[in-house]
Amino acid sequence: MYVLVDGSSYLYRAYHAMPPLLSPQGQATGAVRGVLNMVQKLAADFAQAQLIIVFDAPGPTFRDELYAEYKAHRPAMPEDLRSQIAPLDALLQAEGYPLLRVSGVEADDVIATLARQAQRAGQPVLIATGDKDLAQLVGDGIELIDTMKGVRLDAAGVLDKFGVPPAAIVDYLSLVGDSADNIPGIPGIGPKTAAKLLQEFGSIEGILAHLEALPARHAENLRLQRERLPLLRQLIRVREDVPLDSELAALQRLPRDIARLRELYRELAFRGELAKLPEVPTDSPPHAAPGAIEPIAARIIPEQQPWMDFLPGVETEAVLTLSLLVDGEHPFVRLLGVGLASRAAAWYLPCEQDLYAPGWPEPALLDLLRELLCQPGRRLVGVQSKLLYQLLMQDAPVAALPVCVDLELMAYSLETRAASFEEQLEKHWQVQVPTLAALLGQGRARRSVQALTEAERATLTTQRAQWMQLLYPLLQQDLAASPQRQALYENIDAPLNRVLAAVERRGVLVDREELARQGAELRLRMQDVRAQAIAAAGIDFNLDSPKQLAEVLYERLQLQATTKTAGGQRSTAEEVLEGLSEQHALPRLVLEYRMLAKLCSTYIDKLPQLIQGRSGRVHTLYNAMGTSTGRLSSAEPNLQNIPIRRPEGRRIRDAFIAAPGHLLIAADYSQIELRLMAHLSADTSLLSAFAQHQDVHQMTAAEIFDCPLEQVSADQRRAAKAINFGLIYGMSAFGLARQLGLSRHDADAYVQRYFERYPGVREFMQKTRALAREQGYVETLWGRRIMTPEVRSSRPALRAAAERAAINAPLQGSAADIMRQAMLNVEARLQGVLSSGGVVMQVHDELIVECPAEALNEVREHLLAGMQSAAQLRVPLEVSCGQGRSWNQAQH
DNA sequence: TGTCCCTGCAA
DNA sequence: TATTGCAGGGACA
Repeated sequence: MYVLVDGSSYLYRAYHAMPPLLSPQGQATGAVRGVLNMVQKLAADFAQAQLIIVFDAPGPTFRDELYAEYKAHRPAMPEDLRSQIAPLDALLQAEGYPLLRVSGVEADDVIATLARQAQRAGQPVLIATGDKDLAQLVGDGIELIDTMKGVRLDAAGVLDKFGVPPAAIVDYLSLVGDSADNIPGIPGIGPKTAAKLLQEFGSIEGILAHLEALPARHAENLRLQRERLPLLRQLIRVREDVPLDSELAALQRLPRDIARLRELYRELAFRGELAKLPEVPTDSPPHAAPGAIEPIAARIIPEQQPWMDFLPGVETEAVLTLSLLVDGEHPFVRLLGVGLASRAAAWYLPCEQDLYAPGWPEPALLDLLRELLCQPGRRLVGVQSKLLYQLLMQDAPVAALPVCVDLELMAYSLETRAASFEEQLEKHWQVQVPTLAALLGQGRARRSVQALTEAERATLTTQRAQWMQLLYPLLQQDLAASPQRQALYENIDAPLNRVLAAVERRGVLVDREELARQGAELRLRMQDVRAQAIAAAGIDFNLDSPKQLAEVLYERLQLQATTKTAGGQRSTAEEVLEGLSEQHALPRLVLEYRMLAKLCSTYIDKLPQLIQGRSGRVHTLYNAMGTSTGRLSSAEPNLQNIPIRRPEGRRIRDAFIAAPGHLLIAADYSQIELRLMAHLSADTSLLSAFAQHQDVHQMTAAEIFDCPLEQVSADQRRAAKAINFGLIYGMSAFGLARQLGLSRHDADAYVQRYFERYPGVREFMQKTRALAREQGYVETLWGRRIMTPEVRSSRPALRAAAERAAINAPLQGSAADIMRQAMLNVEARLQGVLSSGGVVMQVHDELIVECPAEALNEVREHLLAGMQSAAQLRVPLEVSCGQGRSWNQAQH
């Protein structure tokens, strides 16, 4: 993607918009600062794009030759603006941006030429300008953006703003004229009339052909001026064929010249910018493509203590990067070595350490890492910081550990998109860093980690650590340019990773015998149901195979298929079988069989295998970078999808228990996403429903069905609940109809009725859609950014899906932010209060805490307070909770 | 062995 | 033609 900046238009606007700032030497700097801010914002907002800045060249242009009066009335450039051009040029060049000026034409013409080149190359273009003339280029991948107003214009936006499509903009401006450029249009025809005429007749030619249909004064003026129209068009139409010295592809951003920037920022007295410059001007600035690092030979430190003696000079290094070499499948992970690097040196520390070992047989490594970490001013930088914490902490409290820098987490806080260390190097420098997987090979030739020589281990880990030395400053810069994301990383995401390390390490106690009992019972029942199903089918087949089942249902039994799957197969999904169960006994039996099989294979058989022998507990993995909204995800096992809806499934929660003498407390936010809908939309009715502590679904039903609250029937409440949930997902009336089994017509009526009663909600949804389209992202309450590139797709289905996700993201994501904050609050509050236990599970809007029975009341207070105080909304944030020996009991 | 498809569990 | 996830088994290369 290209971002083409109309530097001249911004220069003028900045000059007028900014206060008249002066440097200590008396140099005016307001316009410089204004343009710089705007350019940096664009560079940050479109980090992936190539940014090119174009200025007007001094001297006359072809327009002056065409029309002597062109810009004739414009006063000469004020001296205190003219004097800012040279420093601005120098600054932008030192920042590395490509700058263009072509004499004889204006910036607009250069931009148009570049835009068409990019378009032919299939690249999207964003033109940053304050002028309206370039609206004529919009369409097919070209859009305008006005950074000062924060507005983005695509073809529909142009039509919306001017009343004519981009193709008619030249005619439109020809009729209207441009007083800024001293181009008089047709007298008596302003924007309104011009748009109306062009809508009706398409073009100036069309209008001229129908002069008799126009009001007399318009027709008269057009007749008098018709000779001038070709000239007007020539002046207004931008040239798209300006000869340029450089190829578009050659206009790349160069590395920042730190030394020169330091000089310039000092001269201009831009102290904030000065402070943000990297401390030491490096020879290979981060944006330069390093191509390959010069590997520093790793010193392999013998496995003996004290290791610190082997790391000369390490105490003066502010940034130490570190790469772990681990072996084994979760949760049986062992640490085999640590690669360390500073800018100038690299070390490898061999070791052998189980993650869940009861003690720490190698105090030397632990002590070393702690010592390295704890030196004041020291930053320990790496990836997989959660694992590092776990190795370091053993059973020490969270607060005893300093926060490490995690390069992958930084990237996630910036974009809410997981970007592995490897992907980031590839993205920034097109380099492929050696990985453990690559070193081991795959398939039959795959070696075990144990088979690697010590030299291989050392090279692998230290090379990675050296690349981290390069990546870190780059991510720091990106975060510094994005203060809200920086705050998110530093205040929420980074410290939370430390908490997650503790929660994972703590694990949760699972009752093996309870699961065994349930398993035996369910398996008997499953055999019985299977036999009945085979009998009903009249043929033996694999009940687990959707393909075979479809054949039996639709061919052998001749039931009528209603739906097909995405892959074109005849569906045997639950919903379909439910429908078929009236025609035949088999579908009902298959449903029951499937329920039992699911419970056995996914939960009852799987959970015991994941109990760690040493702790006797299940240590799930919480991934804080696994979703596009900021939620956590959980794996091995996924503890966030333990059944609850049906009694057979719910019993599995009987197997999640507290240690002897302990209890579980489960606390969940009530309706948090709907509350956020109320907060973000500020809809009066929704706000008041929550303010009155009403049953919000019942209240919605009363509104939609226009009846008193107490007369709402169960069915009406169910329908209202479906609508409320549907709203959170950006649902259509069609989707609602399907969900509730209604006709499309009735569902339409419900939705319409809903929006009549909750107009603020409709407005919120429309605003969110528009915002996603304009910005390319939406934000949560606390500024987490979710990118939504596909809302601009030309494929309607893709676009609609992206719009639904864009509506859902601020709600789901803000709830996730609140939960993250809550976990930090709760962990901090329980620190010191608890002798054992703590948070053991998180299920999106629910926290489960294990605590000694005698501490129950105190812990419950802290848990509720920590959750409730995580955010201040326009509605109360309610938390409900229960407790018991098992998760099932604790669930109220 | 790896990958895709279909299915189904949760908030 | 409802959002976000994880995971099992079958089918096939």
